Amino acid sequence: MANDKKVEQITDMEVDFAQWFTDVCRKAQLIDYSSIKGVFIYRPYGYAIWENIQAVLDKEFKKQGVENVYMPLLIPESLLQKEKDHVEGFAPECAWVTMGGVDKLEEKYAIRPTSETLFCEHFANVLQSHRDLPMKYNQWCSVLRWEKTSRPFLRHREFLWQEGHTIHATAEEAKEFTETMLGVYADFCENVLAMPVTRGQKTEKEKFKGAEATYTIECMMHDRKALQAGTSHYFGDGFAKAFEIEFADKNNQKTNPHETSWGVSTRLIGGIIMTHGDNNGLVLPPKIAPIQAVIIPIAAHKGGVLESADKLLETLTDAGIRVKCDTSDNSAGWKFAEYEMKGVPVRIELGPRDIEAGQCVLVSRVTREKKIVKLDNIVEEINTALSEVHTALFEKALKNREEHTYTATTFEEMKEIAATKTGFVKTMWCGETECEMRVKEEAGMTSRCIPFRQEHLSDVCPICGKPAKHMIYWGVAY
RNA sequence: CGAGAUGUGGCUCAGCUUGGUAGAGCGCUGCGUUCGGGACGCAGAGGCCGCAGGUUCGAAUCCUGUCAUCUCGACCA
Repeated sequence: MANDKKVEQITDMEVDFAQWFTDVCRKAQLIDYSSIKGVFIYRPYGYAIWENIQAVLDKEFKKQGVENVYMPLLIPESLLQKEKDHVEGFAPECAWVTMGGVDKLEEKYAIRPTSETLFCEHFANVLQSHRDLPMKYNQWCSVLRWEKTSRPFLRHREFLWQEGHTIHATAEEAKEFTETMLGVYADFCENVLAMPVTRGQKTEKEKFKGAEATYTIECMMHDRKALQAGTSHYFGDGFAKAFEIEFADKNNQKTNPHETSWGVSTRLIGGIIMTHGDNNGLVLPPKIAPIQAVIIPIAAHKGGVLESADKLLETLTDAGIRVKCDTSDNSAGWKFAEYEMKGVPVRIELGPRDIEAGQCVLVSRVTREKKIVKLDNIVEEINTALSEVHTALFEKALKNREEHTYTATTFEEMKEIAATKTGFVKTMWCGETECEMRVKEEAGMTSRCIPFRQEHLSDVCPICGKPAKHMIYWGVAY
């Protein structure tokens, strides 16, 4: 009974995972399509998730001494072109503003695909002395990239994100900060979103255009495909030189600072959906769920039920729990299914029998088991239930990742695994892009990252047989 | 950007082959009865048939183009 499918509108994930994902996005009212391809409408419930993500992350950034700023939407073509690798990476997918009113512009402006160039120009203008360093800036904004294919949350043309940009006096400090921010993302994913991450470095082939090093957190989705959930880049002084960012060091010598940038986007929401969701719909990690608990009054027409529900709503709200009471005249069963589809972590049923007994019924979105609890210590009960949901989600996701991470020591083995299974495949690697290309062509996998936590699997690269430099993760990515 | 599929009330779809007054179920609105896993009755509202051309006396239906969605590739957070 407890495992029966209750929401008929949603395609089973085993039948068609992509369709399941689209169904959840729409039926849970997270997103709607606009009239332009790849440009989506974040509906209130979907946007509320983003607001909660923002609230937590913003606080973490500020703990690291980061200040928020806002940069322009438009980038002059000449500015975008100052750093060679960067423009090669982004120019092909820029949208351009060419008209100002009815007049053609002298120079066209790109709608920002990312704002490194704007930050660099600004840093060059405001930086003078080593005493000004470090500068740690972040902006919450949207960016535009003219993607050829699009999917809700996973690949938008316009998407919401934050981009942090910092400059430091030394390479060491910048490198350290790059890693610090990756750690902030990793901890956020695991402790707030209940998504286990693999931390590591991107290969030369996969790194950000213009960066010296790109660090990443990689997550495994329920369908065992990989999702890059966040990146942190170390730029060295390449951008600083290209944009002539200089400061007077302690010896009054002109010096280029070292730079970082780091970002996460609304793609995280796609990750949440595909990591935790099930055939009844969305399952939201409690810490960012817009509604953490929903009260369903049973037989609301009977005396005292609505009053008791109101009182419970007040108690929980006062305790800082995001709670909603659904007093609509839909049937109780309808409401159960509705809030399960919307991924509300905990449901509270409150009917005449409960009120008489001074209790209510708690139902976890994960186990869907009913538990009778006393109303006296309801706040504690709800907080416990929420924390249990978080733990259960994390454990489930971790188990999925562990059960679908494979080890290979020969290229034949890699190809065999890739042909029969989906998941992470860890192997040794010589470090050559050529071998990466062969894996792509012959096994259909791309490198996900060189994990910080290295293991020694063998001495040689299974692709070319040359001495191995690192252990690396491969997978099929979103 | 290449290959394929699909666009008909809010949703799921029928109607198209063989051109002739736009349909169903769900949802929505009102009233009443219900209420511990998607309740029921009665009454009602709602459709430039994605968009633009063309063929025709007449187009949801045939033709061309275009836009969007989905799937698979290539590209990318």
